[in-house]
Amino acid sequence: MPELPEVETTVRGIRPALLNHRIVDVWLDWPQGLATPDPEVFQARLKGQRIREVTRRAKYIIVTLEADSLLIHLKMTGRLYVVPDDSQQYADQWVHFRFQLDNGYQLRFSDSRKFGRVYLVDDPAIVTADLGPEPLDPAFTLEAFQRRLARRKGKIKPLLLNQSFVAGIGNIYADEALHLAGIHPIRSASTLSEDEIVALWQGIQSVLADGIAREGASVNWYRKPDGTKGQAQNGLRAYGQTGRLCQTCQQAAIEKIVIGQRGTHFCPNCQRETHYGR
DNA sequence: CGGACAACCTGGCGGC
DNA sequence: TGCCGCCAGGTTGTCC
Repeated sequence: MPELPEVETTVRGIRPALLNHRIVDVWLDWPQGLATPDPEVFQARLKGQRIREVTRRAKYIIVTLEADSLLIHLKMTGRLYVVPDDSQQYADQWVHFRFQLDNGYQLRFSDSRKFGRVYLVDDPAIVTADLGPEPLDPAFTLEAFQRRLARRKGKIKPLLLNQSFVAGIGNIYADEALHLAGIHPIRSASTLSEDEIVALWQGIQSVLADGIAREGASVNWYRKPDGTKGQAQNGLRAYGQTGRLCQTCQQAAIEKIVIGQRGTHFCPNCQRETHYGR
């Protein structure tokens, strides 16, 4: 479930310990998690490189080195920890990568389901080329959102999960954004009114910003780099709230359906299937 | 382009 | 208590 807010929180958490330090050693026991290059090349190229910057693009963590970029995608159950190199804390059996730094700290990548992926490339665009706009970037204007939406005919929920449409939204924040905007997740993108598009554009930015402010949603697996939970799960109004009274209208219980093979939560009163305009 | 579905994995949980 | 089988969801790839 790491989505944009969880990945952003992770970046902020690991950045201070990493910045301007060198990677002096690399250990891994899950070569399949390494998308590119081969482990031997990976280790050889990483050793000695100084970390210039730690940033995020969509759900990718980008560690910019002197000559290369290290990209990490947490997928479903990935966690990054920064701990003293001899720490037994957060040395669980799911740690598959360890990056030893020159300051006595270790960056550990733990991933119980092994869906996560690590890339070492000379240009991060090799990995991020097909991603859509960053929803919290100033360039993500209402006009830009309207323009992208205009060409789409599919259901709005799967569209929000499409990373080439808008980058960084996952199942939790898609449900939250649609709930905030009062839009039924099964609605076709082409039927949204002007007002609904504005509400959705604002809703996306609002739920993501709130998620970051609360340091991510630890619905189950997600943890911050210090091992503690985020708090965004406490502010969710739709995701995981099945059967609970809607906090927005206090008129109906949140329902769960499946759209595009994804569990989808919504309020049948706030989010009407035949709610065109308002 | 869109929709359906399988694949990648394994912990957690409901049901019996 | 123990076992079985399903569910969870980010992303890619395949097929229609």
